[in-house]
Amino acid sequence: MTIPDAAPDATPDSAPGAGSGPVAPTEPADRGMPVTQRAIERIKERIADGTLKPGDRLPTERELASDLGVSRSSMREAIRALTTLGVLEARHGAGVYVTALRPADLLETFSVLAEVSQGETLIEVLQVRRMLEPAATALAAARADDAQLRRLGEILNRMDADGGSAGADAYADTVSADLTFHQAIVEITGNATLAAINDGLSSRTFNARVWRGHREAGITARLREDHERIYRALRARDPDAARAAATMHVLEVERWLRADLTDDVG
Amino acid sequence: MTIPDAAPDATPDSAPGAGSGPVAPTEPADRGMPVTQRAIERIKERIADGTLKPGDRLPTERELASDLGVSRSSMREAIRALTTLGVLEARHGAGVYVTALRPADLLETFSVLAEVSQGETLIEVLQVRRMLEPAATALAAARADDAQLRRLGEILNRMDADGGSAGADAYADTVSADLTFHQAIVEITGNATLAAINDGLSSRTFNARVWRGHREAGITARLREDHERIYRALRARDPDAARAAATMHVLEVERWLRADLTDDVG
DNA sequence: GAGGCGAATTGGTCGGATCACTTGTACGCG
DNA sequence: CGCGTACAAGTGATCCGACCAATTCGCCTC
Repeated sequence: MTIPDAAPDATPDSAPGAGSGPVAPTEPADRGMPVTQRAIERIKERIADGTLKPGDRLPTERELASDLGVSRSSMREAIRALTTLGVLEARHGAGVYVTALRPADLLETFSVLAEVSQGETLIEVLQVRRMLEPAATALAAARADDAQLRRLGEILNRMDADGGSAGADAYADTVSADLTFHQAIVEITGNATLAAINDGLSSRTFNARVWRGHREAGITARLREDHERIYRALRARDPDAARAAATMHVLEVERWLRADLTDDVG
Repeated sequence: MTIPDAAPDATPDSAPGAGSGPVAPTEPADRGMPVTQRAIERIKERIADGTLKPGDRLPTERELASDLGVSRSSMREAIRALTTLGVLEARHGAGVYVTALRPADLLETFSVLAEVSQGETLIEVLQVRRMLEPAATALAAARADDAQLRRLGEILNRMDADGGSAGADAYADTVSADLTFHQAIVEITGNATLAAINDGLSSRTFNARVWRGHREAGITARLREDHERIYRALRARDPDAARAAATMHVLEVERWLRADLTDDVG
């Protein structure tokens, strides 16, 4: 280090064992890999092999940079990347920690799909939901307990209340309540991974775009009908009915979206 | 040397309108948001509202930093984050570009779930696959053309060939071929989003972990049977049979995984 | 006109300095 | 003694300026 100029011939890393510090030697697999990427891989390794466990605190950025033999700038980029992935969490002034590594943590990035996708991809997203939601709803019908059903009923009531008052806010509230309703159902399945994926596929942004321009009378009513049917099937603990009701609901949304896309494009 | 100390009292950003360059004014929504995060949001906005389209080239890092009023370091971290999300792509010496924004680009991050997850989450992942793969396989059965079926047959043959030679490499090859087989099926559905999600849920790492310790005789044979059944259903263009065969296959994998986890933990 | 050489462009890495937030500790007041 | 405040150390966040490395493109040569 110090004054890098002069004598570019004396390659400092010629011998792997000639390290002059706690710098980890470059492994063969790292050949040609950018420095920052290497740092990312190293941290992921430590997590995958159990050296770093959920909730653990990492060494300081300065230490990590020194350990891995990279500059602090590169180390910070690596941390930023892993933070974006939901693997690490940086707390200003406190340190960098490994997240709980729950599916919700790792799949938060999912929502960007709904944020930036357009046209055909939006329909594909709905096709996936058409596969997931019926199965999830059927599973929920078999597992729901009384408290969970009660909560669903309350959400439905709230949606009805909003439907009565016509206004700009009521629209946003309806979107929000619809989201909550479906999320609550998926949560009943007890599968956090499924819940996280479904969240990503049904983000607020996505729904807002699907429903833009579809506020004419009748939509709200039909929506409520769909939800009512799903709710009844869950109360009856009838998986088949629940599956069918969920399928119809997603199909309906897909129909609206297709109409919307046709209007926009052609 | 240098020491830029002096006069830390004169707050330079006292008045919002006193910008001395092309620096975009801080919007109300950015209050309290870290600088880098703000930069990330700005870029995402430009993509969401169409200012930046897939394939477009962004201004240089130095320009962007200047435009958004942040240092190049922070700008680079923002770009790193968006690169990690699969939204941007940096080419050394050439520039930063918006990716095609295809589902495969945006869902590449999905694989970290399979990389770092453990125990219960792995089972949850399989439960999701149990919802997706049957539906996908059924859809594929209805849509497959002759060329696609021929390709599937070739993959199956390759797996059979590997099964004959017992060796360490044959194991890796089988994992690889199994992956290819299922990916090929999902691709037949024509739904790129579905394919990307399934890829993430069935990553090489994941499969390798599921199968670790399950190499006893009979497994390979049973696997081949499963695949054979799925293949026959697809050839017969029988969605119901395809769905059932896929379901049984995933159930079988889930059974192995549960046994594996029980061995490890209890 | 084709091919190669070299400068300009642009992302990648580095090291240092400073700012801002958190945490733990010691001091002082009640 | 107990509690709260103030201070100080630790640590991430931001900024700056420089240099390295890959790419691009224009100019020159043949």
